[in-house]
Amino acid sequence: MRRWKGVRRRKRLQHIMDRFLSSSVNRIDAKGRVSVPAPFRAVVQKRGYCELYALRGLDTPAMDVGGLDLLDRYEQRIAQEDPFQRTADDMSFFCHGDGTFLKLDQDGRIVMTDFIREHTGITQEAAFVGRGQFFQIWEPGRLAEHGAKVRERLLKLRQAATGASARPSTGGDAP
Amino acid sequence: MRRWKGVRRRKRLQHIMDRFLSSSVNRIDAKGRVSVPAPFRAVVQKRGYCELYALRGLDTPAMDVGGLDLLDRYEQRIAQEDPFQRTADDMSFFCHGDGTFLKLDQDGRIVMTDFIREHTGITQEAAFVGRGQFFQIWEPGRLAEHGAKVRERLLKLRQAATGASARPSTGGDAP
DNA sequence: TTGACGCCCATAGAACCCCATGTTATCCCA
DNA sequence: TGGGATAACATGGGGTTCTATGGGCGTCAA
Repeated sequence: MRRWKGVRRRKRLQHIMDRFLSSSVNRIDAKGRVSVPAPFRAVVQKRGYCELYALRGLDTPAMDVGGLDLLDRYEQRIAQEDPFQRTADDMSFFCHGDGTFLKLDQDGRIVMTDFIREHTGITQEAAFVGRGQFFQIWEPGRLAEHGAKVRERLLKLRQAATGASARPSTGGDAP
Repeated sequence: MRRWKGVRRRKRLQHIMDRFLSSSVNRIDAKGRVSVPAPFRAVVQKRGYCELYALRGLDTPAMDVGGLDLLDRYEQRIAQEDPFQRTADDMSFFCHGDGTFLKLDQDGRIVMTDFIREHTGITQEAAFVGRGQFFQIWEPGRLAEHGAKVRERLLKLRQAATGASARPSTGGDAP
């Protein structure tokens, strides 16, 4: 891929291009580079991000990636705290110390630095997961693991709700 | 690195270079020198700091490094303490008496003095941690330890806030 | 002297730019 | 409607620049 071609096509698809959706796994090459999925790049471009801000997940071995507004939001949040209390310090330590900028090269790739690998466990492949306003980068195996847990939690939640409202079936098969 | 090359490149990236962000570990050589990470040097240059001021962290085994505005920040912090208590005086002594200037050599390195080593426990490697308006220097092991504690506190904070309403989001899952 | 510190140089590896290729998805026209 | 032309994509690699890091040599002061 070269130099953001395909704008014409994307124009037509804009209505579905303003959120990060779906997921895919890409290979990391010998130089440590990996392509950001084209649909994600389209969102990035549409939102006008020239740089990406990536943050180590607080309780997951994943990177949360978004635009600079993501960082702005954190900083605004910190500004609400008493700057000399520990909480403000903790928050800054987290969003500044555990955050980094990702630069997209001309081919739409980013480099998997040690900073990212250490936290995610990524080695050869990277899974990109759309999360609406942002997206995540996972080590594929850990993503699967995490996905299973999430499903389980949701299932339990639904079962609890179903039982409470005495409704036998919202339908296991029904979408 | 020699003589602040790469200015041309940095020009293009300036818009994202106004904060100290991310973290990395560098080796200390036989002469006690260690490279300040290039992105940090770019910020230093952009902010026009001709000299760096390093203070011992008040409650961490780390050095806080920044421009003179960092000193203002410390003084505000101290001003919050009751001047009749020992604390304020101790703090003042601590940061004024124990602060030091760091000189960047032509290659962008600083010297890890005993002054720094004593407070941080640094021996062979130094971890640089961006904190937005300033950055910190840690002994890598202690940094990891401290990072774990911070994450734990933030996680608790988030869990406390979750369910209440739209959360301020210190969280990994919902920026 | 000796050791701390300034200045300079050298180099391996990382990061970045540009181009190439195989594969798949899409489009257009017969 | 089928099949070839076309576009887009993920991936690979070459070459250049930048960075971290090691070391040499003078100066200045204890």
